[in-house]
Amino acid sequence: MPKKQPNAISPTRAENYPEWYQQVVRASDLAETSPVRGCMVIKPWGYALWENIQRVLDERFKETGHRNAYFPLFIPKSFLEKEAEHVEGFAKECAVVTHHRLEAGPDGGLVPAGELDEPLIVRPTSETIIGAMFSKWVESYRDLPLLINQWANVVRWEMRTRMFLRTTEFLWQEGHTVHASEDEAQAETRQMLEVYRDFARDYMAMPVIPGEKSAAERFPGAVATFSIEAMMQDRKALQAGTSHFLGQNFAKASEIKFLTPEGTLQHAWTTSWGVSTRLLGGLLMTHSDDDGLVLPPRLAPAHIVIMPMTGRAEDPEAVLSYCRRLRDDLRNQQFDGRRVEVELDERDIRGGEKAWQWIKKGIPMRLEVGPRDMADDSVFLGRRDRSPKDKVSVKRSDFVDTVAATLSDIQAALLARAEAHLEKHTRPIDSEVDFRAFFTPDDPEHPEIHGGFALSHWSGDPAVEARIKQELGVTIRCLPLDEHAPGQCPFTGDRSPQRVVWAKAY
RNA sequence: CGGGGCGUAGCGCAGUCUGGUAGCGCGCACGGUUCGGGACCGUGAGGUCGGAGGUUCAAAUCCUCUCGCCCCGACCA
Repeated sequence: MPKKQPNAISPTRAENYPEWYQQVVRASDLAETSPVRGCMVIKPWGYALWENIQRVLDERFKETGHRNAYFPLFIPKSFLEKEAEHVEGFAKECAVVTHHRLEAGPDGGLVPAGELDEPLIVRPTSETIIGAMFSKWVESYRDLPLLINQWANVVRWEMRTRMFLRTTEFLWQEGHTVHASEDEAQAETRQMLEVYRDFARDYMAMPVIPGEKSAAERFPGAVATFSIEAMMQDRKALQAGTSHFLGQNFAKASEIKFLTPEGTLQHAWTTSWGVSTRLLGGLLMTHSDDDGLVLPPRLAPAHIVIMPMTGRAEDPEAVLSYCRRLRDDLRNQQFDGRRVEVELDERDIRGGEKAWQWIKKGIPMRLEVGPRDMADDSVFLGRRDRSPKDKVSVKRSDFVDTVAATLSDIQAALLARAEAHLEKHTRPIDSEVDFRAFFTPDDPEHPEIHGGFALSHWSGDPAVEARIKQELGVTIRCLPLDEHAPGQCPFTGDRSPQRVVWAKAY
């Protein structure tokens, strides 16, 4: 390993984006691969990040009237078969439990015994099992709306997996609601999409485009699927959250019926919506740089690390106690409604090595505190949204007084940078020639980062969508909610109701 | 399932073609010198070479079978 690298992560984003991603996951200590195919281990730093996401979203769900519950991991196969499109959509990626016991086999190993009468599916999503329960819980219009959320793990047996972005098992929340009217269910679907949009922007500092999915990208069994789409630094789209209007499809499949005030028996209207640990992958690819992870302060597991510089100090203990008092004073400050979280890193390793570890982990602020600073009653501050070399001396009292403001400033800077990136690489395109050029790299052998979001008209013809996907690997990410101007489809010349977002996607 | 590649120390790899005592870098432990930007020197611990069978005086290396993983494709709300 060279003595000095220009940056902490190799390769850089420009050199090899997918490999850079893997290296950041590793260097930041968020997660690592496990002995189980396609499944990852989320390490404490990554899990703390997920816990912060959970905490904030859970508050939003409760504010909007939802309550948490928990449903079984296993779903009887027959349940999944109830909704035709749903089966079609998920069957190929289901893990199936067929036995309930192991016995010693002829070769000394264990072999499955005790075959189940009916196989159990490990939930890929819970519409059917939750629907079965909801059918018992809903009898009258007085039972509605029913607003439930669960935090859980799900399993989807994907062919190819990528840390956080597509793993066999992942953590998520799934909201499931039942309503007495179509309008109310539609409103719920849109409300939760808004919750996700606001969360992504205000907490993750990740700007997103909310919109409806085309029929080809719709959730199996849904009447309408909405999503928030974010642009990663390689300009590919990441679907960061979905909200589905299920119409009466699942209510009919699960017999969720209620008596109206007029005494008639009606099928209810349902919704479901979710975000997953995929958000961590989105967070990483939105902000991180060639030195590793960059965390927005509102979600960072810790805001500040204090690194005592005791190496050449005449009185190391004095430096340490100065640092401990600083830590305590900082912890008495509030940021974003919670205590400022401080790590005091007293490990006996070299300062440079220590600093780089924290840079790679993405902590928003680093404080180096040694005898010089102590004598001057100041701290030496580095911010993760700036260059590792860009460090300044700040009076201790000023730093403590303004720590919350500084964290807000970092949060805002990250959002501004991400918004600028999204804006820069989103453009209206009105001809097929321009469209193809936009999505074609200069060097096809070693494609450079190119393209982005193309805002083009589309008549609604699924054949066009399929052809473009086939030819360019580009798909319609969503029909943005704020696009209304009609125009002409650049592929067919047909009339188009609105511009849609085209992009290569994760 | 089709095409390609790889399994050797915790991680990353060389050694395999041409059989002959198991190697390197990082990491780890200890000692010393260091320490405000990724330290250096020395010493040391750590390996059934994915597994089974075969050829041979001798197999990480050759042969047969097998297991697993990765990449490309198909697939993917």
